[in-house]
Amino acid sequence: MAQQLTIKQIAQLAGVSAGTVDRVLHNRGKVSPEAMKAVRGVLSSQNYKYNLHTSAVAFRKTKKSLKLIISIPSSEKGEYWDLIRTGIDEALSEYNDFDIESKYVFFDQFDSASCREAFDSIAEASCSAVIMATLYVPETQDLCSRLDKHGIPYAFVDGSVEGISPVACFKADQHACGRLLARLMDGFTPKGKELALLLPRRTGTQMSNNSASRMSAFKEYFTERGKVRTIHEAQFSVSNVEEINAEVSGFLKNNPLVAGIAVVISHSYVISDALAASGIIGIVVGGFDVTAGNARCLREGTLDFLINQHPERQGFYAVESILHYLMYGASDDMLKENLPLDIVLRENLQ
Amino acid sequence: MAQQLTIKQIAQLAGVSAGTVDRVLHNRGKVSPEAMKAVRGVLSSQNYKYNLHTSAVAFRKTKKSLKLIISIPSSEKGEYWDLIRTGIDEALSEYNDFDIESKYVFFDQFDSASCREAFDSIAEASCSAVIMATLYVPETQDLCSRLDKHGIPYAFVDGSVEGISPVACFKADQHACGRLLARLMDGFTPKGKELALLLPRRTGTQMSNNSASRMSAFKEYFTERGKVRTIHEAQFSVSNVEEINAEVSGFLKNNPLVAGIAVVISHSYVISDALAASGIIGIVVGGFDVTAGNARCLREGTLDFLINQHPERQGFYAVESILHYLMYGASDDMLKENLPLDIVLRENLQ
DNA sequence: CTGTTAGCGCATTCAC
DNA sequence: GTGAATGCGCTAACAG
Repeated sequence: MAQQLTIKQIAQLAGVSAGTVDRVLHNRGKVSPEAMKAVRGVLSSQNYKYNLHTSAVAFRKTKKSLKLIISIPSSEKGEYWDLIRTGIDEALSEYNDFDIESKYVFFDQFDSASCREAFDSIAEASCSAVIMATLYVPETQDLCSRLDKHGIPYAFVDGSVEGISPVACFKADQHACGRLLARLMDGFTPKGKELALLLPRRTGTQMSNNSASRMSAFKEYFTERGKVRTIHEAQFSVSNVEEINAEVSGFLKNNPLVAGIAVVISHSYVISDALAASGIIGIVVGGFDVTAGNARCLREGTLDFLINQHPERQGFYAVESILHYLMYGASDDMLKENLPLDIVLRENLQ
Repeated sequence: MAQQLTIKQIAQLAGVSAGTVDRVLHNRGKVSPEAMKAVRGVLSSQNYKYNLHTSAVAFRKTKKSLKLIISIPSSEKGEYWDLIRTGIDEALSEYNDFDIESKYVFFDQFDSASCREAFDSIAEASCSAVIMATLYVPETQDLCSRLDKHGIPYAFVDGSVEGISPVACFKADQHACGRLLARLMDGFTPKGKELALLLPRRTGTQMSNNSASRMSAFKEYFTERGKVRTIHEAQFSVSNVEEINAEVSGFLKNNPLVAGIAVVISHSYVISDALAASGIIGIVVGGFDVTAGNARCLREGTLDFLINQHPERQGFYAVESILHYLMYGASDDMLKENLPLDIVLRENLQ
């Protein structure tokens, strides 16, 4: 372990003062070409790594409190967006020595008008940075361009939008999600049986980007293998229990060869509960994310597997990256990342 | 986000000086009962959280370089113990602002004498802390009691030993490992087929703790379900390729109903390669950890699934915890932990 | 036993 | 354009 150099030592080696080195490091201007060259030279030859801890301490002196606005869908406790929120709050608490003022602006994930309203209010507010969900593409595009005008940086969680470059973006690879779902369904159900691919029925709005990607990847998996499976696509209500029960049991009555149900969103527990309510057993059910409801069904044995997109980490990293950006400017590495996917069964839950 | 209090502010509220607050916080003695009570009172009412960043900065002043000795099995690049090592090195580099001097003492994982020799040399060396593997129980017990005598703290990776309380211990729950292996094998192979449970043939030494736990948990899973599967236990060589190929193909010839092979150590790629060499396909193979060889077989499709024990994290957390202990003394939370298990298929590799 | 003080590495004035 | 000086919150050594 090579001993770390300090700014002061770099300065000495370059024949300048610490202040100048700092100016070079953070390119905050006004450095003569010669000084610049000298410092750069030492820097590259000595692989300097500055000390984040100290830096954070020194920053406190300036007492500039950061204002962070977070706009994501509201959510019941333990549901998907609440997990993202949990991760955000954890990061906020871990970095509480930079005093950060945070404000949530929630919207209804099934209502684009509510999203637009939320985003409009943000565009007017004054803040240091924004973290947002990208469920609605035009709304996101609009907000981002307005933030760009004000020079306010923003980060995405759970998704991205073609053509926009946020400072940070943490999400799961939706194509990989769909293929993994297909692989697990294929492995856990007997050959020759059929599969169902379920998505929620939405009111008014178009299908979410994420669901669409997962579905096409799911089907692609089997197409590549010569369509060895019959896939039934169906929609279901996420809210009305009576309706769900009827839909699910009706569907299985009409399609008796179905041995597995893949749910493309995080509400798979709804299906598990419907099956249990109708006394149907032996159907493999799989879905996404370790929400409270899904974890319960996994434990109860009515749900077979989950694909974890790590919503908490998405939230955590988004905050971390935005902070990093605000303090130290752009850094090339790992500000945009597809998080790894985990498979969760009853046996490795927690 | 409540604004953070500083030690100085706490001191003011308690009517004492910052130095006294520091003494209370780290109970480094010599504080009058009254002062103690006053500070404790303020502390609990104001939920003070001291600033780790600043603390780290201040520590540098003392220039006491920490000496860390790490004793684990040597390992080829990309193998299990090398992954643990990777995690250790990452932590060492992340915490390089505390200047830490580290030294590895490797031993042969298949030779207890080599372990004893390594541990003996450590017991004589002077250092601040030790991180070690617990493969050999008597050797570990011996070393720990000698370290205890010198007051040198130590941490375990990959396992634990009954009756010893290290400062930190990061490992996977071996019982859960075995059950998960069983669950996956059961799910991925057709009902009615048989399974094989393979362990490495060791020379001289007893079976490792971890392997034994996994095997019994594996069998327990099926026993609970009324022995719905026939399980064949078998040993295999890990080094001699000719021998392995003969063993594996011979075994399958004698047991034609076997549809899945579960390997209880991280060398499952050896089995996959043997199957491929013999042109045998259609057998489900599962094992442990994303080593270089296993990852290759997963990609090639000759290995079906892996259970990831997160060796890198084990190493990382061990270093982190030991450092935390050395700087701030014992802390109750999360110094001993069973890491979560992940399931890795070709579709979610990396 | 306790308060005071110096200094960790860095960011940021403020003179020159 | 640049260097010197100040202080962030905290630790540790020292004087009382």
